[in-house]
Amino acid sequence: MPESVGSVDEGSGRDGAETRGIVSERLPCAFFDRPVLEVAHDLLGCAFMCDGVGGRLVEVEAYRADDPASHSYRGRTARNAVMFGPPGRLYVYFTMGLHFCVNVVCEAEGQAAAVLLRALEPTDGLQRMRERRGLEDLRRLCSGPARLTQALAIGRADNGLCACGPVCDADGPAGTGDGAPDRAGFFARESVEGRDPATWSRRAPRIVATPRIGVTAAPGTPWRFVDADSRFLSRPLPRARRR
DNA sequence: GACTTGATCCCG
DNA sequence: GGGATCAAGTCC
Repeated sequence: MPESVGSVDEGSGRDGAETRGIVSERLPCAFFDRPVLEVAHDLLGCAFMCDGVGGRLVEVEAYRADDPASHSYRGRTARNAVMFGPPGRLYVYFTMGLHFCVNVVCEAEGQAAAVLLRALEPTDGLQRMRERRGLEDLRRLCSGPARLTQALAIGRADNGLCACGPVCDADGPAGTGDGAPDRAGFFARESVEGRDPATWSRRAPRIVATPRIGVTAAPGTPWRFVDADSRFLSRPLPRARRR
């Protein structure tokens, strides 16, 4: 048991202070308005939070419009329209008949690039995640793109929402304007006020690039980025890549 | 290897 | 318009 997580506040009672601290740390839209490979790289180690539940990103993949594996490769459709919108919005898609996956749109509007969030190290709202996943095992809570969305309760309604800070009024199609703006997921630097240091890996990630998982169109393109030392990856690194 | 549903493709 | 295909996954 190298990492203690037993003392974590399970998400109740401290939402006020925690939310204020995190909001001030939200990554701005400009963070995502850069080449998608850079953004993917830089997102590792950042927090991704949704309604007080989330953790530290340890695995992401980059997708570009000139990339046969990207949903945007064959042009704009109703499904992928959000990818063609401004950077910093969440692109949520439904796949395999039962799962949702979440991306954040990158680069200038119209470029249709995005970063898929594949795994995070759970740090906040552990009890809610366990209930949603029907699972105790911390390690399998968010270690996979569809596991992550289930744990954070991300679905169709989140598609198109702005994840930028400071809190953005320009919500996407699902934004009603009268809902709770913090319901949308958002990103933050790792130094978040009020975070329990016992559950947060403050070290800088050791980033390794590998081929993306499950893509058939562009096998071999090394646009999956992981924190090589994380125990929370969707798949362990090949032996040769570990050190 | 099965599961399960919706978007997209291809034919007509 | 309609049927076939297959998908950036997860679980047993």
